[in-house]
Amino acid sequence: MPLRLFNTLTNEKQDFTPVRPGRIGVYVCGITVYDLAHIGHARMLTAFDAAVRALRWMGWQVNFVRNWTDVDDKIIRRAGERGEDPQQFAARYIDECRRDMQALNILPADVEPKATENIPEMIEIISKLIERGHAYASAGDVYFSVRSFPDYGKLSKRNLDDLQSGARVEPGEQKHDPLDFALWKAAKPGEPASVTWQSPWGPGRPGWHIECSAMSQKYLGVTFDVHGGGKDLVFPHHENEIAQSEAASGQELAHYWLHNGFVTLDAEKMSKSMGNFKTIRDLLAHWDGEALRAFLLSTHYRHPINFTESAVADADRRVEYFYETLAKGDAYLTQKKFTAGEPAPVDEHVAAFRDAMDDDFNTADAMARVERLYHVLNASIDAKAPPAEVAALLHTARTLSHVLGLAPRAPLDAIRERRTLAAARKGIKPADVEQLIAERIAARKAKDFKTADAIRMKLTDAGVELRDGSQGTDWRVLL
RNA sequence: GGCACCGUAGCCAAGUUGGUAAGGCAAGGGACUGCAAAUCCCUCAUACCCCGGUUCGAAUCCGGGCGGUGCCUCCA
Repeated sequence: MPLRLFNTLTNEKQDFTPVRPGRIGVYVCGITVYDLAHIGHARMLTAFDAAVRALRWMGWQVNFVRNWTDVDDKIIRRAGERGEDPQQFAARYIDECRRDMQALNILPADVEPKATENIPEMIEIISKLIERGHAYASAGDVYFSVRSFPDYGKLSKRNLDDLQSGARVEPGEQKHDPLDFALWKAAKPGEPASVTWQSPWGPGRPGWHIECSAMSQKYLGVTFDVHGGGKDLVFPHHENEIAQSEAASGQELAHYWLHNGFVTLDAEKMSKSMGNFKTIRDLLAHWDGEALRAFLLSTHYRHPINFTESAVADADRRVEYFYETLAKGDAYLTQKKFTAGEPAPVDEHVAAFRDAMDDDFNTADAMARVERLYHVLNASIDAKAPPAEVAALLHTARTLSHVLGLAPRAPLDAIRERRTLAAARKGIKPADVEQLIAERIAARKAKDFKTADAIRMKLTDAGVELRDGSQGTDWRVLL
């Protein structure tokens, strides 16, 4: 089955045809760094991280660009409120965001350009737009002339007359037409020198949209394959990007436009004005990063996903199940002294997984198929299947999990770390648990099952679950 | 008002270039266990918001409703 992508431009799923055979250029609009990243950012990052991992695994040579927007009105204002330099302020939040990304197992992009490092490229495009009659300078600002670009609205399916009524002119703007948008903003009195650049139109800084046009062209070429971002960027950001880039070059900007849906809370979009947004950092205080990742992948990227405690708890159980099964498989092979090299993956499961990912990166379906593989693996171990067979299933399970960015850790380490963190969150002291387990083992040896069961009950009430096995008694923290 | 998206079992969620409803959680039964847990096996939607239409055949296409969400202003 060929790779198929749902394209916002055409509003349908299409077979993917690359600009250059075997290669895919992907540009994703990254984060404007003026605060800690929230779960909505996490979804965008996770969705495209999974997509890129899948493309590479399928054999495509991917060039993945994800930018940082580090100059913007909000950055300047927030930094000003704290008496901090905007550039340093932005840099700090990039670092914070990278910490969150690590917890979610998001790989770095091949190129992570910053807007502030690509100002000359932006000036070049703006100059070209002025030359071609698509833009005009006005009192130190430069605006894109929307009505000069006949295709305007093709991505967001809007026509200019509908937009006209909603368009606004901010105080101080010098637009010829309310629909026009800023390519370059003149420096205002009191703005720090670190966010002011010289230009043919005087000192100032870029408008929001032009950065992506400049950076995508610089790293991926005039026309590239896939452009992604959150659904809320369709209009006006991506519409404006298309207008600028295509008016300047006369070529199509990107062939496929992919947009991820929102994360909702109580079935409503998170927004700062409603005070119902959750930062990744907040959530990591309560949940394992991998559980959050699994939760975010459990719904197709294009659909809305509703954040609930029970949904994340479900995802956490899946992660636990993956690691438990991998650990069980490893133990089985060790016990059987199986030492052959890396086995071939099991085609049937690989094909099922690939079909799901080929279908517009259907991670929800892909996860279901991986989970089925884990069931088969578990069952084969329980049935004491030949080690070579178990090894092949185990290897396949690992490989496919890794494509989703799940189960990257050594299973026993992960299980221990997850338990330690879960215990800390619940205020459970491992030493106390171990002490009670020792007492219970003594009681069981003495056949004093009444005492043993009382200890089990006590621990259950404290949120600890016991597992008696041939190797002794292990424990887990209940969710 | 304009433009999009969504509505599948108690809950979450695949399936929408038509062909007879994945998976998970929960629930019930069983194996295993001193009892449990974990794991495995089995059961669990004559049915896909409603009403029409096209078709041999529709959750999937078309028309009309109803309900929900988003964008149209900075936003992943």
